[in-house]
Amino acid sequence: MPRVEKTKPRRRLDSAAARELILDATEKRLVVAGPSGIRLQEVAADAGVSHPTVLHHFGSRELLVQAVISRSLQSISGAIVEAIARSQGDETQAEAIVESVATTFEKTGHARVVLWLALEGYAIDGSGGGLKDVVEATHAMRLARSKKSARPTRDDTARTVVLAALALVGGAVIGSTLLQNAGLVGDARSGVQFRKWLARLLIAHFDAS
Amino acid sequence: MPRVEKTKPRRRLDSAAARELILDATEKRLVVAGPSGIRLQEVAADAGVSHPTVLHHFGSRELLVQAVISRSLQSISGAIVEAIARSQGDETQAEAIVESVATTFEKTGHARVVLWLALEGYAIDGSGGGLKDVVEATHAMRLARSKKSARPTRDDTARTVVLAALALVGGAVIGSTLLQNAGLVGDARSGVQFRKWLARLLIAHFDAS
DNA sequence: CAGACTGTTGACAGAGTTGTTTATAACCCC
DNA sequence: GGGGTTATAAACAACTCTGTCAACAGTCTG
Repeated sequence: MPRVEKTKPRRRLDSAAARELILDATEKRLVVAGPSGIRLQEVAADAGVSHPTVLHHFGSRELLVQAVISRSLQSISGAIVEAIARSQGDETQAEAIVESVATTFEKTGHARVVLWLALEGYAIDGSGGGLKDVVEATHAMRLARSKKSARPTRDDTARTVVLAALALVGGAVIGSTLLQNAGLVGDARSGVQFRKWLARLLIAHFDAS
Repeated sequence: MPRVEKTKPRRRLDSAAARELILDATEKRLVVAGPSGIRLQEVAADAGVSHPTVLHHFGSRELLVQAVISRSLQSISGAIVEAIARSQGDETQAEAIVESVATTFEKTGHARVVLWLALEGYAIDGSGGGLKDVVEATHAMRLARSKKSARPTRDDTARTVVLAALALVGGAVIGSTLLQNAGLVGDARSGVQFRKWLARLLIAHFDAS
């Protein structure tokens, strides 16, 4: 019986498509395990390639990590800016904005990414104005709505935005734990209620100034 | 020339002392690198022992991690409860409480630990009531101070405590990054100002109900 | 079709990590 | 002091991970 030489079929992608496949798989891993939890073999298996292929396209593990972090941060920036833009000028939609950002965080796991990067010491460059744009938009909205006598400072608005960001980013990671720990239920609905409450608190702060 | 047998001096600690030395070294590593970043050899070197000694006392790497996590969580719980107790009954000391907890987080790195545990999927049992005690104390304080007409719910107090916790825990890790990103300076003083502002916001919320 | 270019992969090397084995040294009790 | 107990560590084993190398296989151009 003559030996049948197995011809192993190989798919061949162009560089850009292969890189994207690999980056997608890497980002999945980044969300659940953080930068230090990224393994070349695991990423490669998930992307359907061998691990030397990953190294061929990205040079080294560290360069791959840098690439996926860079892409994720851009994605985060974009999502937030979009959420703000969708309800531009309507201050009463604070609840909607907060919920929208929270939902995006939930779906993409990007809040986890932000915290993981911070914990592991990676620089977080929002690739653009970052929160500054959010602060500007919020402050303009606020000035338009406030009474003449009141004179909210930009710093006050900035701190409010930072507080909202902390609540949303932190909430995405330890929100349910904290709510449960504080005697509230801690399920998904409880999170929604908390965010509604938060939005009203922020608006009340704006109105009280 | 007769061979001089080197007698290597060995210090010998009792089990409890050795465990504590090792746990201290492990906690240092836990704060900066998270549970998955703990390395037996590194911990052993820092504690001044060999890595089999660590295994002798704790059985396995995972049991060591469990032990240090358990100890850290107890310590966190204790620190917060203590900060609350120190200013019991005086609502106007909200600034002091917030700053005290923030300072403790800064010194011990325990806020980092909490987030890291959450990210890596470890259960966070406050070893006791957790935030529930804080909520109870805060709510009692609040009821005593509020007008009769106002009827703040316990849930509202709980959410306020959760918000403060999110701001403090998150702030310890990404606070300066966010402040800087929002157009504020982002140095240590800016953090203090933010927490003062936060304390006033929380009090204002209580007074407005 | 010939040949260059490049994406792809199996096999291997080297470093690092956890855990085991075995011998030694300190301490305690009789 | 003798003997048992236990803390300690050197040496080793097994495994995992990153990175290299050489060979293979699509794709495109002449």
